[in-house]
Amino acid sequence: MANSIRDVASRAQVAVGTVSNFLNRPDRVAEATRKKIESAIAELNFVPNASARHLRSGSSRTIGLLVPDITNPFFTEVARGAGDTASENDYTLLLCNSDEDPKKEERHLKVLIEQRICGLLITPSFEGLAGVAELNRRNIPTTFIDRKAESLEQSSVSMDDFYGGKSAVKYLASLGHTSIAWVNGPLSIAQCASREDGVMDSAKEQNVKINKFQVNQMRSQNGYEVAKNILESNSQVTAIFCANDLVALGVLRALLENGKKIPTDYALIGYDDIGFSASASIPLTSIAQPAYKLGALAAQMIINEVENGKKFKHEQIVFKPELVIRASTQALRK
Amino acid sequence: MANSIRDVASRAQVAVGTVSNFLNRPDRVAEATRKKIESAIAELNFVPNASARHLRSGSSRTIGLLVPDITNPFFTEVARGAGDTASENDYTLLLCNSDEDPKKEERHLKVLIEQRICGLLITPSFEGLAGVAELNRRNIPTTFIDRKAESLEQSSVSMDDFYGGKSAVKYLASLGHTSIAWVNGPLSIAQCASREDGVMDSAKEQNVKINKFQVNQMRSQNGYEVAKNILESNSQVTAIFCANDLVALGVLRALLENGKKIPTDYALIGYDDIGFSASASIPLTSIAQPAYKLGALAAQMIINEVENGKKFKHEQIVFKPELVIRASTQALRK
DNA sequence: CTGCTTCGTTGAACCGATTCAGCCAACGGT
DNA sequence: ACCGTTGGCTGAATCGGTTCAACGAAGCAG
Repeated sequence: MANSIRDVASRAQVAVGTVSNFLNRPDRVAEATRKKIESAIAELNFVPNASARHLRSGSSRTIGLLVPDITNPFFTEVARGAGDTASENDYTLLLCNSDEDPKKEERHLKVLIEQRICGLLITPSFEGLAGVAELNRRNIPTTFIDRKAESLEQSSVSMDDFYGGKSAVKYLASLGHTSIAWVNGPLSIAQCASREDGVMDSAKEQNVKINKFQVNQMRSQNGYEVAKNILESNSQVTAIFCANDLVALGVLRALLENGKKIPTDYALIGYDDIGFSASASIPLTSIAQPAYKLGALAAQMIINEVENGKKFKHEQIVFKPELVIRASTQALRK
Repeated sequence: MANSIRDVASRAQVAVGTVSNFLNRPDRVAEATRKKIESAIAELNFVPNASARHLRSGSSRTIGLLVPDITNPFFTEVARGAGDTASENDYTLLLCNSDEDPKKEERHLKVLIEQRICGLLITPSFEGLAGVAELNRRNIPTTFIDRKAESLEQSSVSMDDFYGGKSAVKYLASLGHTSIAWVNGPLSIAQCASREDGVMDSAKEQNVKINKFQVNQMRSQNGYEVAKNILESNSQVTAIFCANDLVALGVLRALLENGKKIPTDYALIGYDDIGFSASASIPLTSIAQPAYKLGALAAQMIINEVENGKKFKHEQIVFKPELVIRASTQALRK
């Protein structure tokens, strides 16, 4: 049942080395031999054993992808992009979800080391993971996704969060809004901190007032809860900008329940432009991040690094997010 | 850098077999020896090589999970459940997404065979996949998720779709609705067909009229488009039941845009109870499926099968879905 | 005809674990 | 004192590929 390369060799009347050549460098083997081996493989239903291959060759052709929350559509898109690119290049993607739990994250990293992955893609949710340091020590290339690498020795594919925060506020200001509620996640998350910097920077430039609110987790339920605070704050707020779409959707629901009209009573902007935002009851204006592209490019970069070794130049690629205007925002009517 | 069991053995002054025993059957090795090996491992930063282990032992401790659409929250929950259970039992989950594309599906199956997975979890989206037959020929245990196995030789963890369809209609009837729009996906999908059977069965029982509508794909956009047909059909319809939540959310958006009130003008029910349904602008009544549990149980079953071999009894487990009532439905006011 | 490449092929050594027959105390029963 | 058992340890063989030095045959230049 489980046929080996030796079975193929004896059936095709050639040496094992020739079968191996057929598998890996078909151009090296003569036409006639090729045919014999092909039919032997077909008759025996032979499929090479990846473990054996990896063991001897040293390189595993397996890329690890470690994300903090697989239920977030942003990351499933990243995973799709990385997976497709890996497949196209005959790599295997090992997708791990840490559920934002440092323990799970470390455990997954250990497994990935055991699997001898040739490269890692990661959106680190915590500073200084022991596992990541371990990867470095073992010279396993690591690329950050959605988080800029501090070191030039490391690649990353990330978004310009400062720009994203800035452009949302700028856009709202252009609509005439002068008092904006800014609902952010924990500042310990690098992305949140940068977006806030962008928000404040633009606010100063545009002479707009910012009311800060915060959620502990960036989930819909948290947005729903914080909306009450916004309503009760009794301020002049006419626009709300949320640090991600899930939170914005929660806010949206709370506002509608309280009889508010969107976008007339409040303009609302989210961040990420996940699929559900376009088909929300009030389609959401959002700061779009090309998640699929992020994943695909990161995978491509790590593959290049794996295949070109030392020659490879590390890059820190930063995309600019894009404002997508939908029904949840409109010009302020006085 | 890449240390082997032999390095550990020589550093700890023991034989390689002893180190192997330490790793796999710690009880077989004496206290003193254990300590020597432990410190040698720590000093060398040794992590065993999974490929070598799998090659020799024959069993890979890797489970494949092949889903048709990773962007569907239902499947991410399944994946989370399966992944957690796999981790807890020291198995590795290899998650593959076929994007409902038979070619990708076959390609992934080939990779999974190369990896010599010890078991496969799959939600087959097509009949008679060559790859699945291949798995059988190789005696790799396969468990269906969300799809009942026809053969008693195979395990499955699925949902009672007939019951789900039936209970939605029954519930609507109990609210006083007598004319219901039923928006289904392609009948070639087994789940859709069963739900429709349940719907029709209950309709007969409750003496309710069903207007059938259909979408080609079960995505939000398709629901949005079909809603127009419902509105134009000019029927007595007072309730709408959709074959999944994504479609229902699309319908919801279209109705609201047309000035309809939910649940007063129309009662609306979805299927799956994905997270977004609870925080939709009108929280959606839905037929809940325990996706996480499905994945977790399926993983547990395949692990049992892998570990107990022939002794293992195949089971076809069928869960009953559960009606979750939210704001999108209410009793009909005449 | 000789010497030199090139092309295609060969098969033994090797990757890093597990497995298992076999060995050596130490211990206990008679 | 002798034998059987048990617990702990040893190390060579093995899994299924890849790698590579070596080799024979064919082609070709001088």
